[in-house]
Amino acid sequence: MIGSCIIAWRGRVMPDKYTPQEIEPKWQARWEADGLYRSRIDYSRPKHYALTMLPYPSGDLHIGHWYAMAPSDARARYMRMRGYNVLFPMGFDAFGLPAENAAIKNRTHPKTWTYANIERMRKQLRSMGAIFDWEREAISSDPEYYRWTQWFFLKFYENGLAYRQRAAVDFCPSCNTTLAREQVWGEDRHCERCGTPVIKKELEQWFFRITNYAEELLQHPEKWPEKVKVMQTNWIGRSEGAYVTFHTEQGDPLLIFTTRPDTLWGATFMVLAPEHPLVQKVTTDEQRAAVEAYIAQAARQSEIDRTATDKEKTGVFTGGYAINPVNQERIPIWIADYVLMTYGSGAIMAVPAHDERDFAFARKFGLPVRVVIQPLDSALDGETMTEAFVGDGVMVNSAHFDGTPTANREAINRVIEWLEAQGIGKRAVTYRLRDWLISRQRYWGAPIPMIYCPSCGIVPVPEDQLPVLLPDDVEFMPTGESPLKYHAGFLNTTCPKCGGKAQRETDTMDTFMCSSWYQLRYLSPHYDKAPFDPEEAAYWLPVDQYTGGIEHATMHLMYTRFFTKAMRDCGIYKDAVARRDPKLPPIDHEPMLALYNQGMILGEPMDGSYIVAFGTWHDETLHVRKIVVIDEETAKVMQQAENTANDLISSLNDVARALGEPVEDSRMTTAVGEIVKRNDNVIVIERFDETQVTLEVAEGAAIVDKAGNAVPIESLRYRLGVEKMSKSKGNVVAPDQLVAQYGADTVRAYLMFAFRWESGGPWDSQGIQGVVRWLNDVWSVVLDSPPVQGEPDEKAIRALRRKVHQTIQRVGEGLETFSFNTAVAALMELKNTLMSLRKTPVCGSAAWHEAIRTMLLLMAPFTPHIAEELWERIGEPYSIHNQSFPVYDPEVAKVEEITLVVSVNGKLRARIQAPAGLSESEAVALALASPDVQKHINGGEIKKVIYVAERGMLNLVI
RNA sequence: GCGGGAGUGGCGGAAUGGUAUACGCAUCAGUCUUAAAAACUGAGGAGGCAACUCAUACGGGUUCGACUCCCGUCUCCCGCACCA
Repeated sequence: MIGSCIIAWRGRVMPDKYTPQEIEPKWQARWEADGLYRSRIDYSRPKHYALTMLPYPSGDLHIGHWYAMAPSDARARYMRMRGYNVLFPMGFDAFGLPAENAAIKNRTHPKTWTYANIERMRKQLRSMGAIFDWEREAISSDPEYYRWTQWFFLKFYENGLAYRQRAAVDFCPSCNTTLAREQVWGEDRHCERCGTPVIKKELEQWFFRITNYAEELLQHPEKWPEKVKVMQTNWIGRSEGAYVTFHTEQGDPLLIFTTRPDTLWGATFMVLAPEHPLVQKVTTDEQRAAVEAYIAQAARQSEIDRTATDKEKTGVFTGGYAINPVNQERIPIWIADYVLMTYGSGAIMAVPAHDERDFAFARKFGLPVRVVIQPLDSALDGETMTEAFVGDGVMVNSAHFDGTPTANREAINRVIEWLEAQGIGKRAVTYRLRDWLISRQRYWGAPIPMIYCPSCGIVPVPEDQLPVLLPDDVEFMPTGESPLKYHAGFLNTTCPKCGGKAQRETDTMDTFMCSSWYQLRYLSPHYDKAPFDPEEAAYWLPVDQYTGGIEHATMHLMYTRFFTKAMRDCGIYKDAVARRDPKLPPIDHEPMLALYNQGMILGEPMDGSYIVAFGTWHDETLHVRKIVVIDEETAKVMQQAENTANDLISSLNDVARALGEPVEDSRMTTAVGEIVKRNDNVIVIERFDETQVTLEVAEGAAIVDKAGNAVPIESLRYRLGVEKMSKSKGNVVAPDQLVAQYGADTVRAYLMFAFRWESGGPWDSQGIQGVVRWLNDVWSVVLDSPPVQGEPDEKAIRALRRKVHQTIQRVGEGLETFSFNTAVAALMELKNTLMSLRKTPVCGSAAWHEAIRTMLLLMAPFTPHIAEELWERIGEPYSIHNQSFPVYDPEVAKVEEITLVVSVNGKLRARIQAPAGLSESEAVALALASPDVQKHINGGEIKKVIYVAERGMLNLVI
């Protein structure tokens, strides 16, 4: 046993070394056995529900998981020590595509794959030493979980929040499924999961009416990051304006939406989306061919890469005309793909003088531009203007509205009132937000609990028949097509209404549905009367602090807010609300009161391999027969040798030339440098002068290391910058390995210390040494600081206590504000102070012991194992994690001696040690006594004195 | 184009309008060692022998005093992108 390995050292007994590999599993087992972190309802204590976004069980715990969870755990632990009853649960978002893709690839069932991964990750998560309450673990692919996911679908259906509709939807050809609008990202409209550009498909799919909540979703909880609020607000895209009814010449009403009703008199043409239902009717025979061609091309274009084309406007005249209801003017109707069928009414009035898009269109097709808003400082002319005028001015050419100012929406409001009075238009608000498409054509998800009956139509599965179980005996097709479609046992059923033969819906639900309510399932993961136990919900909800990545801003974080509001309207919170003190914040408005987004850990930049290549030149490429992998130093030396050799050859050639001898063609046959790029057998190296050389490695070329052993070409590393971690780049950091090497406490602390949590950044494998040293020092300063003989002086004692209390304050503030890095820095400083006092009489005093005790308490949230171990070793009762967080005493923390900082005319001139609490005149007297200050005052008259007593800052103005 | 965020040593990063560069990494020097590593001690923004001067992306401003507040410019990152 290493613990007994105590050696004599300078006549004293030296304690054993810090071995996290031993103490960490020991304490984890003890905490587990004691149920130390079980969280139970306790109305005598305030509750704190801390939550971190649940992981997908992809296989192994990633350093990113640690980065997200360890600091959250530290904060949850801090809240616990502050006296809160803390719930910090963990679970798995276990449905989803990777499991199914793995099934296809490895011929393992998604269920087998998923649950094996969960088993492994659970173990890895436990090694973190977090306060997760595993009794509350929830796994979204368990039937006892997805039964309720399906139940929510039924409730939403009953309440008119779920509907089935045929629509042109986004489809990922690689994932072989439809996607919600939120899950299509970027300019090239790619799939959020796999990056493949999506295509449009006309399909019948299930949607949730998230748009019903557009307005409410704009009201964000206060303690959410501004960034997320802004992203969601943009995503929802509210615009105010009016619907106005135009008519076609044939008399059909033609509804448009505009945010600028004050420009109605400037409409010189109309534009319909190519898919608009009136297009066929207004198109004249002469124009029909052109219109058909354009529609066909637009449809094709939306399937190809729409954004690859520049923003040049395209469109076609239909031949038809519309009547503007405000002035009875007859204006042409065009179609163009810049008008989207999915926004507003799929038709616009075009006011080229005051809208950039309409302006571009009008100029391209020679349509008239009529100014109806004149700016106050200049006069616009529709013929000559070069861009649309969108600023404020006064209305002109607009009948009795002429002269109305547009500022402060006055013109808009007055025109809308008039439109409403005339019955031609109506004030309206539109949103960019679309309903949430939740159908997925894949197997590994919760089946949508719906039945299609030839005689009764769409029939919901009765509640008592839930869950609709996923069949286990399925064949996976290499195409990714859902096997549910071909599984007779699943597919064929009887209609719950008429008892006749019917078929099940074979689509499953978007996995974002599972994660929209998991914070509720954690409360009672095995409760079977409802999705959650109302007793638990009444106490624990809502989540007090949520943490996770920003990438979910417009997906998960919108969906779960929608879910909460929809659940409220379906009455699902009723029982819980009834049990709750109405004076407490509501539990059914917002799921998470506060949110914090941590950043991401990126890959560590790496040098490429240094090599020397031998070969012959063919044009600009060196054809290589042999490569030797060398180190950087050797490479430098070799490059110099190579340069010297080249110089020598060149000099010899000069001599040859001078003598009139024939010059040998000097072909370089070696190249030395760092690999910066590698693509199969083509390698680019960079020499030390930063010139690059392209090498082509011949078939069968020898690649050897310095010792002459053959190495595969794949082992040649290329230079890597700061990039996202990925297996293919070889820059992934494995937390398991780090924990084995350094211990969980060190990994936890390093992740908290090395980055600003909100920013993240590239991994630095060297930096962890700082934390290793810190914990070793702590170990030694706690266990190996024998009392020094002698009376400690009062001043030194006060100084130590002051440092301790300043540290309490800094660590507490750091944890409050997610500034984990500064909190750890403060703890390191306290350690440094203690180390420097080790050989002074302070060591061993009561203040010393108090300092040690306090330091361990402050460390407990960050490094729970070493804190517990040392706590025990200094004879304190188990467990440190049941202690209160130290309270900082401002009186003790107050400085008694200051450095009086004296500036003359704002420039720092002297630092003078002085007692705290100097009066202004004392401070000035002290300053004037200083030769440094005297020199700068130089006999001048002091015009003004600024003295900041609490900072010890004096500024003399002369 | 619109919106949001950020620019501080070689690097990660600290700084309620009041001592810029805490804490740590790396570096350099010294101690120990046959040697190296580890560990320990110390140095360190730049320029200058020094007194000092100049430094928080750049240019202005407010102030006794600005990394911090205001105005303008540049660069980088992120989100949205024909949304009428």
